Amino acid sequence: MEFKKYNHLKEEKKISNFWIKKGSFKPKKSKFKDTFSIVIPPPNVTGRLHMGHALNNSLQDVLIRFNRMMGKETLWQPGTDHAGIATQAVVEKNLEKEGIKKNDLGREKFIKKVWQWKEQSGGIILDQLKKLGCSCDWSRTRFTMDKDLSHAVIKVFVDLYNSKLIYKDKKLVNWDTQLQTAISDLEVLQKDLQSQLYYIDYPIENSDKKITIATTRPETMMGDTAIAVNPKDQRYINLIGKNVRIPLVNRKIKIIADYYADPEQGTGAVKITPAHDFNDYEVGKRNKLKIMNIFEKNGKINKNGIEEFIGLDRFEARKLLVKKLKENGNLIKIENIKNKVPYGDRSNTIIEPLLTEQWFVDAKKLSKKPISIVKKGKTSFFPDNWTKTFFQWMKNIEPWCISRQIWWGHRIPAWYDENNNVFVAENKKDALTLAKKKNKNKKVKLRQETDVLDTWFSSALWPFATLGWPTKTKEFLKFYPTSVLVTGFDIIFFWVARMLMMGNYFNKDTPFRKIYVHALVRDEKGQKMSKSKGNVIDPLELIKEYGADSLRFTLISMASPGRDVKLSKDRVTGNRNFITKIWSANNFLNMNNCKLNKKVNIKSIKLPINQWIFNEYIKTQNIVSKNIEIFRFDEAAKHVYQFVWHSYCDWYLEFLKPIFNSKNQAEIKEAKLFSSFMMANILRILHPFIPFFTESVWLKNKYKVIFKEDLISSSWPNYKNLNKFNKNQININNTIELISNIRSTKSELKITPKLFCDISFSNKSKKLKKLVSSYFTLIKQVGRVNNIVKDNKDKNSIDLLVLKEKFSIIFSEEVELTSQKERILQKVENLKVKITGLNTKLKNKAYVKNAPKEIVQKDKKLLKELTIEDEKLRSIVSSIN
RNA sequence: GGGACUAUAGCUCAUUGGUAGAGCACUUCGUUGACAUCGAAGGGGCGGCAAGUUCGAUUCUUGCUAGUCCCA
Repeated sequence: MEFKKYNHLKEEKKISNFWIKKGSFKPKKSKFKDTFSIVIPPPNVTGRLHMGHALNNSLQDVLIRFNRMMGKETLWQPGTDHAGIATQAVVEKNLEKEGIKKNDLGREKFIKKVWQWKEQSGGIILDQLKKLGCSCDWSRTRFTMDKDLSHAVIKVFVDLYNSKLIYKDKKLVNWDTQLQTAISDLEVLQKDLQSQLYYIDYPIENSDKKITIATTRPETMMGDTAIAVNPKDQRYINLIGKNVRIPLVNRKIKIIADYYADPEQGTGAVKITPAHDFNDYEVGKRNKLKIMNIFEKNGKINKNGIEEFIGLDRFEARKLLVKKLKENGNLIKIENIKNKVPYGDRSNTIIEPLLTEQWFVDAKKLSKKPISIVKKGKTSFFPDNWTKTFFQWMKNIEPWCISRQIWWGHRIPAWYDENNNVFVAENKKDALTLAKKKNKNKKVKLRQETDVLDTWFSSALWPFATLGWPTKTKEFLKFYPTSVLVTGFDIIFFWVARMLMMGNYFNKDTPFRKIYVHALVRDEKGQKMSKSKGNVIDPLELIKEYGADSLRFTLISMASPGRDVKLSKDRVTGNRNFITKIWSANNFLNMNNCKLNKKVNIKSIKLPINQWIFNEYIKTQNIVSKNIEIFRFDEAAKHVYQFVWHSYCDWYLEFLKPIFNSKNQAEIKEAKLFSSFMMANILRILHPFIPFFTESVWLKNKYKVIFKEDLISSSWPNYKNLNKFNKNQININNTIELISNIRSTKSELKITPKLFCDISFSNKSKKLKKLVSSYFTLIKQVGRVNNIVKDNKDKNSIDLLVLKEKFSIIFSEEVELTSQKERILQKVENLKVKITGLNTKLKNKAYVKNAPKEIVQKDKKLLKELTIEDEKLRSIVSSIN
C-alpha cells in the first residue's frame, strides 16, 4: 500500500487557517490562578522576517503552546514598532522615485504618506510570523503609533517631565549629519579605522617659538578655543598662560593647563575644540572656554570658519586645510595610526558631536529600581551571566537623549510661547492653560515642539501599553507582569533595560519575571549573516522548501544557552527527515488499522511492549516538561527526538509486527489501540516544537474523538510512571539487548542480517532462558531466530555473553570464527584495563575512606560483575579453536 | 584599558566531581509490505596547554594560549 507524502505547503496553510478561524490563539479562561503571557519583541513595521526573528519567535511559541497546553490562561501579545528613522527613510525613498521631496510635501502631508504606506505594506512581517506558526492573539495586534499607545507615550512623557525626570538641555550630542538628527549614545558604533595623525605647529605670540599639537581632525582647528598641556609636563610648564595663533585661522587662543592633556599621547599638547569633541567639551567647561561651533547641521563649515572654507563639507575641508598647512610650513608630519571613529548605526556615516538643545531622560534615577529588582531576583536573566552585563551598564548609565529631529514618530507634547517658555501637557488645550497662567492671562500663541521621540521611548512602554495602560483593563490586571521576555542580547540596553525602567516606574510590579536571552543565528561557518557576504539564509525560503516545522525544530534544538546558532541546511534536512519518519510511522499504524476509537485504561494494559513503551514515554514526557520550564529547549528537543525515532519507531513498531502476525486477538486489539494512543501522546509532546504537522496528523487520525479537543487546545500529558510496568520495562530492554547482540555478531561475522539462526543456552543461563521463553515471538521475528535448540557444541555455533550469561548462536552454515575470537579477546583486554583500574582504586584506603559509600559500593559491585564477565569470556575464548 | 563568553569525536554541540554522549559526516552491509527523506552494524576522543584543590577533575581554582563579543 502506498501512502501520500506529507505536503507541508498545503497542510501548514490549512492548519493555520483552521486555528485562526477557531480563535485558538486567544486566551481562554482557566481554573488556574497563574496566567502566562509574553509580549512579542515588536519587529519594525518595515521589517522582513530574518533568521533572528525565526529563532526568537520559535522559542516564544514553544513556551506559549506548552503553557497553553498546561492549562494556563495564555496570551502572546503581538504587534509592530513604528521604527522612526527606518520607516521615514523607506517612505522618503519611495517618494523620491516619484520625484517627490519630503520637504516639498511638508510635515503633515508626509506623515499622511507614511500612514498610507503602513496600511498598504507595513506589517508584512506579521504574516510571515503566521507562516512560522506563531500562535499570537492576532486580534490584539498593536502598533506603537496606535492611538492608545500614543496616548500612553504622551502620558508617560508628561508624568516624567513633571517629576523632573525628563528635561530639556543644551548639550553636546551625537549628531548624524546625514539624517540630521540627534541620536542616543547607544546608536553610535565605534569603528576601528586606519587614520592619520597630523602634527601641526601653532606659533606662540611674541616669540619665534612654536608649540606642536597632534590631531586626527585638523579641520576642527577653526573651532579651537585653547591648547591644553598637562600641568606636570615640564616641557610646557613655561608656556602655560601664553597665547598662540591658530595657523591660517589667525585667531588668538591661550595655552592652558589641564590634566586631560596626556604627556604620553602625541606631543603632550592638545588643541581644545569644545564644540566638537566630548572630552574637549568637558575641558572647556572646567576652564570656562568659549564654545565655537563651526559646522552646519549637514556637516558643512559655517560662517565661523575661514572664509574660503565656508560651505565646504567637513572632509573636503580637512583635505584643503592640510594642503594649506603644508604650503605654510605648519604641518610637521603625518603619522598613520589606528583609532576609533564614531558611526551612526542607521546612516553608517561619521557622527559629529554637535551642541544642540535636546530632551533627555534622567536615566540614572530611573535605573535605581530596576537594579534592585534584578538584584532581588524579582526579574531574572537566563542565562544568568547577562545579569552582570546588565548591572555594568545600568550602573554607568548616562542621560538618555530622546528627541529626534525627524517627522515620523510621537511628537513631543511640549509647546512654546513667543518668549520660548516651554509648557509640557497632554494636549494643546492644557498647555494653553499653563501658558495663560504663566503669562498672566494675556493672549498667548503656542507652537508645538517639532521634535519626535526616540522609537525606543515608546518601545519601553510595550509590556504595559499594549495591555491597555494607563487604563487598568482586565488584560492588564491579568497579564501584567508578563511571565517571560524572549529576546536577543543585542537589545538588552536599547530595550530590555528601558522597559525595566519604565515598567517599574509606572507600575507596582516589574514588566517580566524572567528574561530569556538567546544568541545570534550565524551561518554554518559561524559568520554573521549579511547581505554583503551573501551568506544570508532566508527563513521563508526554508519554510517553503522544508516546512515551517522543520525550520522551527532545527532552531529550537540548536538553541543552547550562551551559544550562537550555527545554521546549515543539512540540519534542517535532518529534522525534515525526522518529521517524515513520524509521518511514515503513522502510515504504518493506519495500514494496520490502528485506531484510537475508545478511551484507554492504562492500568489494564497487559502487553509487555505496551507497558515498556508507556514507561519509556513517561520518562520522555517528564524530561521534556522539565527542560521547557528551565528554557533548555535544546535538551527537550533532543530527548523527544531520541524517544520518537529510536524507541517508538525503531523498536516498538518492530515489536508490533510479530503481534499483528499472531493469532492472539486480544493482544492484537490492545496493540492497535495502544500504539495509536502512544502516537497521540507523541503528537502532544511534539506540538510546541512542530505545531503544524502534529495538529495535521491529530486531525487526520481523529484523535479529537477521544481527547475532545484540537491538539493546540488539548492538555499537556501528565501521566505517572506505573511501577507495575517496571518489570516488563526491564524485560523488553533486555530483549533489545539480546537482539542487538545477535545482530552485531552477525555483522561481525559478515553474515547477512536476513539469515535466520538458532539460539541456545545452558541451564545455568537462567535469566536468559526465562527471557527468551517469555519473549520468543518478538525475538524470533525481530532478531530473526528460528528455534531454540538444546545446548550443543556445533561447530557452526558461537558463544557470547548476554546479560552476563552465556548464550550461543547457531548458524546453518560454517562460520569463520577467527574474527569473533579476536573480538572477544579485545573485550577481554578492555575488561582487564577496567578491572585493574577498579582494583587499584579500591585498594586506595583514602578513596574507601573519603568517597561516598554508594560510590564505593557501586565500584565493588561493578568489580565483581566485571570479574565474572571476564571469566566467562575467557572460557568462551578457550572453547574456540 | 575594563568585562563577558568559548575551547570535548572530522563538523555542530550536550552531559556529569566518580567507567565521556547525540546529531550530521564517514566505513561496511542491506530494498523482509511504515519509512532509501530508510534500516542494521561499526570506526573515531590524553576533553586547548600547565599547575593547584581533591581519594578522584573534562567538570572547581589559578595561570597561559587561541578565538568571539560587549563597554570605554
